[in-house]
This record gives sequence, structure tokens and C-alpha cells, in this order.
Amino acid sequence: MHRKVSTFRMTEVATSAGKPPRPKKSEITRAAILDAAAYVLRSKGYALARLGDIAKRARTQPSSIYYYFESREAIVAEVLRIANERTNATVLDGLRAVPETAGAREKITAVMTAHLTLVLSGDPYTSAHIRIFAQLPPKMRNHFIKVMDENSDVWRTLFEEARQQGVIRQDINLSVLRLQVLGMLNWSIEWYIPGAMTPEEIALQAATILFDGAGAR
Amino acid sequence: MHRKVSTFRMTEVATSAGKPPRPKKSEITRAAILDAAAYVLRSKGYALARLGDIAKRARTQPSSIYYYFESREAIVAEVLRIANERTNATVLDGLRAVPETAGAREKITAVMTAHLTLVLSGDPYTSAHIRIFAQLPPKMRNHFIKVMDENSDVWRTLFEEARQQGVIRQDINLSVLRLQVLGMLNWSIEWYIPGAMTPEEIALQAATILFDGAGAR
DNA sequence: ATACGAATTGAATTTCGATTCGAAAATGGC
DNA sequence: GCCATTTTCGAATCGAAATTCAATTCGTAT
Repeated sequence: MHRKVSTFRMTEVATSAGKPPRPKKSEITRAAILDAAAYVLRSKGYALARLGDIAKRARTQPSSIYYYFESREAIVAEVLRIANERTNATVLDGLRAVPETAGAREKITAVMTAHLTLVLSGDPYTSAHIRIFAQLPPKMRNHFIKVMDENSDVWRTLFEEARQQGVIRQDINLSVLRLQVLGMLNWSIEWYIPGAMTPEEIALQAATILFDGAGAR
Repeated sequence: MHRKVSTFRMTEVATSAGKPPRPKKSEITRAAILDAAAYVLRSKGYALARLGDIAKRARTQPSSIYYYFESREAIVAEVLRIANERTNATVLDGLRAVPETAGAREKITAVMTAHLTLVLSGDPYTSAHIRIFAQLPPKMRNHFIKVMDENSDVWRTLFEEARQQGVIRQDINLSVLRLQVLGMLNWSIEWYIPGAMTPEEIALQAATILFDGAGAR
């Protein structure tokens, strides 16, 4: 029953005749349930995501889900945890892809592109996160507000760096700017339709607006 | 039971001894229920907004609500209808407040300020609308997508006007720009905390970014 | 004061979906 | 093939909330 993920199996390999045998097969099912949950949460929202829907999509039974998770809430929480993990990792990857010596503008553009691409690529975890966040039970919401705040250190740092380098004007409030940019990016999930423009192009336009504005020179 | 709102009472006044007496008292209760619903929807989200919560806040009983509305969904739909009505009216008012002869930039700034002020003033209808929109049952959602699309004609027109006047560069996709701006504004409901900056200041910063960018000149 | 429609109510009903549970079935090592 | 453990499943259970309904109260015009 719902093993804690943190049971370090690695150590077992060394101690040969360890008593607790290591599971492994079930990880697949567990992952399938989470994937299904993310998908259903994204499309139906927190309210209408039934355990039945999730089970069906994961090719299992509602009751079977309880072998892996404590409760419906626990599934949602895990989906969100993974979403944050992915988002953060993706953003960091995006940042690593540009040379350390690059200017703040280039770095911010890279990070914006990475973030938006993840969002619009339809990654169910990230999409679900954005979609249902506002609808969470207060307790869970507060928890993840903390998590998200920690993750936004990258952004904060980059924007400050930009100001240091004189890339961003003094009369702009940095915190608000950061949140406005994230709003511009995250809200796109509400209107984006694949086909017309690629996520990259949209991110690029957002970055252009951010730095140069849409106004004629 | 749930009278159609459209019973024109005005005509009655003239015909003196009209048979159908005009209701009036109940309008108050009906409005109270809607206000309460908007409030609860905003704070708890679509999922957790119980009829009981709404009734309590409206100082009535869950069962009483059915005297005024067909169902829970009907209440939500009416809240959203009003929200759209208000948003649209507010934006139009904002636009009327600036002289017809003003430039597109000035007009767009006015409209952005009007919209954001309504959103951040905490108007429960507007806030509820933004918050729960993504969580609606598909059928209702589709309906309101249409409504919102019609309402965004003002925005569309203004942005096109701006381009005509050469205020917005050619390499910017107008549709995407409009949606990005709305994202920047609407998402603010997720992070705004009264006190630090006024809605007007935030709108102004958004407009500045939109036209001039945050980048140093 | 009375009558009559408007409005409210509390109790009963219904519905629906999460959760529990014990019994099977699959799996894997011997 | 057999045992022990892991995993699945279907049939109840439970609870919460929406909804219905018959009875009552309220408002007001006469």
C-alpha cells in the first residue's frame, strides 16, 4: 500500500540479502495513474475530474487507485509536485543552454521560451497545474504557493541581473514586471491553438514586447 | 417560479388597472443570491462553491434558491452573464472617457486601465468569471467563449486602429498581442495584493511595457 | 379581517462519486 | 508446481450535496 517513494532501493543492491524485496513493476501503473490524472485534470478541471475518469484512462479501476494513493487529493498533490519539478527543471535547462557570458536579455528570452514551450507543448502536468491552481482547496494551495515562490528565484535573479546591466529601466517595478510576464505566458494556455504560430514564435513576440514594446520606434 | 427577467413591467404603469401585478420585492432576494454566488465562486472556485455557502451568505436556505433558479448551473451561468455585461460596459465607459480625437495609444491605455481596475477592485462577478472560466463544464464554457469573443470587438478594433496609425509595428501579430495583453491583465488576479501598487499604476506599467517595453532606451 | 398569490422553509429524497474491504488473481522466487 | 507477496477487482458502504415537495408563512390589495 502506497509506499513512500523515498524508500532508497539503491542501498539494497549492496547489502545483498536484504529482507525488503524491491518492487518495480508497479511503478508503471503508478505512473500511468498520474499521467491519466494530469490529463483529466487539465481537460476537466479540478471539480469534474472524477476518479472514474482517471481510472478509465489509466486502464484500471477506481478502487485499484487506492493501492497507490491515499486519496483523490493525494493524487492531485502529486501531479502538482511533479508539475513544479518539471517546470523548474525545464526553465533551468533553458537557461543552461545559453552561454554563461550572455546578456540578461538573452537569458530571459531563453527562459521565457523554455517556459512557454513546456506550457504549450501540452505537457499535461504543467497545463493541469496552471489550470487548476486557483481552484485548489486552500490548504493545498498555500502549500504550493510556497513551492512556486521558491522556484521563481531563477526569474527574480534574472530580472535583477537585467536591471544591474541597465537592460531594464528604473521606473519599472521588477516584481510586478515578473508577474506580468508570467501572466502573459501562462494565460496563453487559455487561447493557444496549435498551428498558427509556434510556441517559440509566441515567446519571442512576448520577449520583444517585454524589452522593446510593440510600439513603433 | 423563476420568472423570466424580461417581463416588461414598465408598460404596466401606463395601463393603470393591469391584471398582472408587478413583482419587485423578490428582485432583492434574487440579487442577493447572485451576489453571494459570485462571492463564493470567486473565493472557493467552481468545485467548492456549495449551494449551502451561497444560501448562507444570502441569508436564505438552499431550498429557497430553487424558487429563483432552475439549478446550481443556472446560477453560475447567470453570474457569468452579468460578469460579461459588466466587463463590457466598464471597458466601453473607459473608452468613452477619452476624447474621440485621442490617439490609439491613449485609448488602449484607458481601456486597459478600466479593465484592470474592475478586475482588481474585487468586483466579485468579474473575478469569479476569470477564476472559474477554465473549470466550467464544456457546454457552458463554449457558450461563454462566444460571448467573450463578441465582447472583444472593442479591443480588436482598437488594436487595428493602432496599427493603422502606425503606433504598432508590423512584425507584431495583432491577435496574439491582444491576447497577451489580456493575459497580463487577467493573470494579475492571481498575485495582486492590495496596498503595494494601485490597479491604475499596474495598468499603466502594463501599457508602458506594451508600447515602449521595459528595456532601457 | 380575509383572501390569495408570493415567498420561504425543513424534511425527505435522490444522485453521485469517493472510499473501504475482502476475496481473487497475477507475479516472482524457489 | 507451490508459496508468499503484490496487485487487481467488484461489490458494498458512506457521505455530501443537489434537488423536490408539501406545508407554512408573509405581504398586501380589497
